[in-house]
Amino acid sequence: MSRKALPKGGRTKQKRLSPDDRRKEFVAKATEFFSEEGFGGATRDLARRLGVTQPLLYRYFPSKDDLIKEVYRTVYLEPFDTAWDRLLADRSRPLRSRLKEFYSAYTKVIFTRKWLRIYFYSGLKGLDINRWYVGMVGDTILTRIVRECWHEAGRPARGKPTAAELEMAWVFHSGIFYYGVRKYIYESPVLEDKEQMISDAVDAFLAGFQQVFAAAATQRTPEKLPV
Amino acid sequence: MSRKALPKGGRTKQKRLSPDDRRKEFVAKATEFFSEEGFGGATRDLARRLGVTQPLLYRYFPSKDDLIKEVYRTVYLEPFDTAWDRLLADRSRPLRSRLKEFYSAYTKVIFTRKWLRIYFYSGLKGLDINRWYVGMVGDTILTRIVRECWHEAGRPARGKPTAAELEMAWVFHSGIFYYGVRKYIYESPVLEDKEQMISDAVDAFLAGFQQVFAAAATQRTPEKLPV
DNA sequence: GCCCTTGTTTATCGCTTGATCACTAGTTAT
DNA sequence: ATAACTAGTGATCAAGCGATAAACAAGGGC
Repeated sequence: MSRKALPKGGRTKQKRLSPDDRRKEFVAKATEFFSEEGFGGATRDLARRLGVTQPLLYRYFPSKDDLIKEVYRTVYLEPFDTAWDRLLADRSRPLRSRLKEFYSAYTKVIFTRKWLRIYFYSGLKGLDINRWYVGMVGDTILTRIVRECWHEAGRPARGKPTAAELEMAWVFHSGIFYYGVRKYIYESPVLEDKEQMISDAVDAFLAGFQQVFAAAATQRTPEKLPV
Repeated sequence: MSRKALPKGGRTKQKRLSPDDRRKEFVAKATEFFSEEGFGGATRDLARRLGVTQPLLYRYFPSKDDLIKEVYRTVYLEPFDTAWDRLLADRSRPLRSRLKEFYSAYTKVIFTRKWLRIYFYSGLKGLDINRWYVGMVGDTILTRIVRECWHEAGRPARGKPTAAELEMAWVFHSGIFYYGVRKYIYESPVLEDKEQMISDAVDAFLAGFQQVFAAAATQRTPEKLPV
């Protein structure tokens, strides 16, 4: 695919973008479109939104499904930031502070109507990419968080978190995640101050995690805590 | 292909139900159907699943949308149990125990593939019924939980929970809720023992809530806790 | 100027959809 | 039996869908 060099002159007219950029433009608009209409949205409507005719889409994408696949790619892969794991693992700072900063950044990326809706549409479609995403969150972010909790509690780093520990991190993570769902999908009133929500959730999680796992020390029998 | 009438003798077949029952049967199967296919599912496919022809649906429901509305009704209204609020408010038992029992019962109802999928399909469609449901959870269940937390902490019952308190209950509630989403929508591996997940989540919530609100006593400035 | 390549539209095909109507089969009442 | 009523079907319509092919428009290099 030879990308043609852009014309030298200051072309302010947006006509005739490079094929690659035009394609990207299509995918970007398609993401917006499908996030509103669902993947059942008609290609004709999408084309109208793009200001072109419907058959043109088929010059850039072999089929509607291929277009949708590219939409997934840009939604799921693009925003993912590898710096996040470094942030969470940076033991020169207190874990509480790391967690707050991480969730502040993470939610800045995924708390958009577009992202969340695409996420659920693909989830309901039963796509592998969704399971992949969930697995990835568990294996990287949450595993890291549990590990840092161990370290904070002065316990030696074992291999992998137990299922119960990971589940607790999931409950915490999901609680924050669902704030975005309530706000951007249900458009239901939420605490306006997102940062405070995160701050409170992190504080509660750290206290709760310690209560449930650290306090009960090395071994823990279910229902051991005071009823 | 006309189906020949079966011989009358030994008719165990359930043909000719009462019109009302037949209608209910249709709605029940339609709920299953739409929960899998989404509301874009074709009426012909639904009819095939019912073992009847497609035009027959229109004898029972004026339009597809009307059928869908009835599906909502049975999904959202039927399972709701008013005894839940009494359970949460029963101060003869420790709050910890009440919460665990409530979430055990609540999740027993909504943690099904059918319920959760219909819930999200309607949520993405932007239906009022979904906002109503979210509002109802906040106004009854979560408000009640916060109030009981006050009482448990020995604080006088004020009027309505603050937005921050309610938000914290939401994060807790959503964390549990999302366990079901991960399990039944994403079909991703979760902690097998649901009761332990609930137990841990409740323990963590109670510890966390106290930490964030009770410990900080009457007034609380954001970011006051040790960073 | 010309041609060749690429971007875009017009027209259309084949199929599926929700919905309607005229008709048949099955049950009940007389 | 037979009339009357209702449950259910077959055929079909108009609209909308994804996709294709052929015609048309617009550069860019020579």
